[in-house]
Amino acid sequence: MKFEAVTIKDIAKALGLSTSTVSRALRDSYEISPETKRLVIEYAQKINYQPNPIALSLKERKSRSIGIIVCEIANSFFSQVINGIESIANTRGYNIIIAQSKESAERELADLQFLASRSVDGLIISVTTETTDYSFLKDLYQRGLPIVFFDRIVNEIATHKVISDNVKGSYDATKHLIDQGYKNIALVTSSEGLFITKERMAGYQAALKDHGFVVNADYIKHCNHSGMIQAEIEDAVNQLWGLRKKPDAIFAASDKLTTGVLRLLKARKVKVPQQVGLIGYSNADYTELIDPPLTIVKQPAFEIGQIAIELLLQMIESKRPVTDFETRVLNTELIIRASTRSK
Amino acid sequence: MKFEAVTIKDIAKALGLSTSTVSRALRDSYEISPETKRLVIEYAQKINYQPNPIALSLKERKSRSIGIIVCEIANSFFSQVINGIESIANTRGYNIIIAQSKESAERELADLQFLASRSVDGLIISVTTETTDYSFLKDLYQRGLPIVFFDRIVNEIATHKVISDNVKGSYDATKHLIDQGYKNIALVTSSEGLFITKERMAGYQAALKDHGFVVNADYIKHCNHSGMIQAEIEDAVNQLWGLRKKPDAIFAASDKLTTGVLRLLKARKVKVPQQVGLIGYSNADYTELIDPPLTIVKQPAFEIGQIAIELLLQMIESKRPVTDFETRVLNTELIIRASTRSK
DNA sequence: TTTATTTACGCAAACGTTCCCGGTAACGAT
DNA sequence: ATCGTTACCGGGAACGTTTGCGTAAATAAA
Repeated sequence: MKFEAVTIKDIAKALGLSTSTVSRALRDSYEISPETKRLVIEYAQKINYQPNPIALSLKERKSRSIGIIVCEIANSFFSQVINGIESIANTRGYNIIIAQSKESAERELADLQFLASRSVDGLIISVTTETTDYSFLKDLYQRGLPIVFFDRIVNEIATHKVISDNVKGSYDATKHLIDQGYKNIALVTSSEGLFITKERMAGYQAALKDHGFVVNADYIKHCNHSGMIQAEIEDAVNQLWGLRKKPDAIFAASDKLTTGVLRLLKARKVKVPQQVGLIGYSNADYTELIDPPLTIVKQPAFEIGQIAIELLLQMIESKRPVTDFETRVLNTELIIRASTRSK
Repeated sequence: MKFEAVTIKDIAKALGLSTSTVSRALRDSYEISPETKRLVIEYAQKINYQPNPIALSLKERKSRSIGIIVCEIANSFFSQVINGIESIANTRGYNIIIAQSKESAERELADLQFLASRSVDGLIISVTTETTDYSFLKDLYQRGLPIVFFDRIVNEIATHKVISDNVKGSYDATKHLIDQGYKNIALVTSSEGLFITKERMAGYQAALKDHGFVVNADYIKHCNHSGMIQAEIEDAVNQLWGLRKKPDAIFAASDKLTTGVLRLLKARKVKVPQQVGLIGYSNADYTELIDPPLTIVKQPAFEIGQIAIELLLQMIESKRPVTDFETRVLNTELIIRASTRSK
C-alpha cells in the first residue's frame, strides 16, 4: 500500500511552469510576479499540496525531529515533562521521537544509536541510574548533536541542563518530617553515582545537621534501579527494619520509590503515619487518594519540559556554536497531607 | 550547529570506487567481488558509516515511522499500549511519533494533519470522545494510509481494529456488584456516540436484566470528555445524588472517571464501600494503594499495543492492498478488592 | 583465433526540494 | 540605435541513496 502525495512537479506541469518558479512562488519570493504567485498558490491549495518534509530534510540536512530518552513514559513525572516538550515542539514544527531506557544502560545505548541513526536534530535526555559510561553521549555531543539534560543530568558534559532544586526540595521534606516530630528519618533513594541522588542526599543531610541530628549511614538506602525492580526496594526496607533502632519516618526520593515503599509498609502492616511517617517525591495526580494521602515533593515537570525544549531549539537554530550554557534550577513544591501527620 | 555524518560518497572516494559499487557492496549484491565487498564493509565499519534514513525515505517513499494518536500519554492505559507498540516497532526498525489529542476533536485533526504531513507510513489511533466527523480520517485512509484502530474504534472505516471485550468486561463488573448485594447500580461512562461506550453500556444493561433488575436511565451518566474535565464528573455525581433513590454502587467506565468519581465521593464524605460500592475500568498500577483499594476492570493494554502494531506493519509491508480485516477482541481481567466489599 | 558468456564495475536517473546561475524580454536613459 | 536596469522565469545541480542499463575485461566455448 502506498500513499501518493502531490508534489511541486505536479503543480509545475499543470500550470506550465518550472519547478523553480513554483517553489519560489510558494515561498513568496520577490522575483515572482503577483499574478503567477496567485495562480500557483490557488492551485496548490486546490489540490491540497503539502511540501514533502523528507525531501526538505534531505536538502536542509536536518530532520526537524528531536529525540527524547526517559526511563519510562508511564511515570507521571516523565509523561508530564514530555507534555511540556511536546507543547512547544509542535508549535515550532518539530516532532518528537520518544524512547524508553527502562533504567537499563544497555537499552539507553541502543536508544541513542537508534536516534542518532534517525538523525534527530537534537536530544533531550534524563539518563539511567545505571549509566556510568558517557562516552557515546560525549561522542555524539562532540560531533555536533545538540543535547539538553534534565532531571538526571550528567555534569561531565558542558551543555544546557534543567533540574529542580533537589537540595532545597529534600531539605524541605526532611525539615517537615523533623517539624512533625520524627526522630529517626531514613532516606530511600536512587543509585549513588547519580547527581540528583547526591543533591537529594545533601539536602537531607543538611536538614538533619541544621536541626541537631546526626546523619546515620544505616538510614540511607540506595536502589540502583530507582525502584524499577521491586526487589531492591524490598531489600532496602528489610535492611531498615533489621536495624536495632528502626526508622520512624521514611523519605523516598522518587516516584516509584514512594509507592514501592508504601506497598511494602502495607504488606508489613506498618501503620502510616502512626508508626512511620512517609514523604516522597512524586508527580502522580492521585497521591491524595492513597491511603493515607501522601505528603509529597512535587517537581514542576511540565515547565522542566518546556524549558528543556526551548533551550534545545535555541541550540539547534543557532547560527554559531553555543558556548554559553546555563543550568536552570526550578523550585519544587511541598504538599503536606496525612502521611506525615503522626505526632 | 550541524551534525556531519559520513556518506556513501566518502567511502567511494576513499576507496576509489563508484557510489553504486559501494551501495551494492554494502547490500551484499551478487555482482560485487568478495574482495571489494570486504574492503568496503571493513572501511564502512571503521569510519562508522550509517545509512542516511532520510535519503532512503525519499527514495523508497516511506518514512519508516508510524504515528500514534491517543488522548493523553499520562494515562496508564495509553502509556501501556504505547509500550506495547514500541516494543515491536523498535525491533522492526520503525520509530513512533506520538501525538496527544487531549480529548479535543480539534487537536485530533491538527495531529492528523501534522502526522500526514510528516508522511508516516501508518497510523494507530484511539479517537477522541468528541470526534463525530471522520471525514479527514476516511480521506487519509482512502488515499492509502494504513490505519489501525484500538480502544475507541470507528466502525465506519473498514480496517483492522483491536479492542478488549467491553461487553463482557462490563457485564462481569456489573455482575460482581450484583453478587455483592448492591441494588442500585449507576454507570458513569464516556460520550454516547463512542462505540466502546455503547458496548460497555450493553454489558452493564445485560447483567442487570439477566439478574432481574430494571435498567434505570437516570442511573446512566455520560461524560463527554471522558473525565478530562473534572466538572463533568461533578455534574454526573451531583445528578446521581439528586435522585430520590441514590445509587448504592457506581461503575466507572474509564481510568480518569474512576479516580474522578472517587475523589468526589471522598469530598462528599461518602464511605466507600459501606455507603457506595465503586468499581472502575483502570490500568493504573497503584489502585491497590488507594483508600479503599479499588476493584477494577483491567485491559490487556500492552498486548493491545502489540497486536495493533503487528496488524499495522502487516498492512504497511503488504505488497497488494489488504482487504481482509479483522477485529481482535481481548479479554479483560476483573481484580476484586475492597471498594466493592460492602455487604 | 573468434565469438559468446560471465564477472565486476561505472554512469546516470530518480525521489522532492531549494537555490545559484543564467537568460529574455520590456523599458527608460543616453 | 545602443546600453543598463529591472522584472520574471527556467535550467540544472545538489542533498544521499538505489538501481536499470551499459560496458570493459576476463573467461569459456566454438
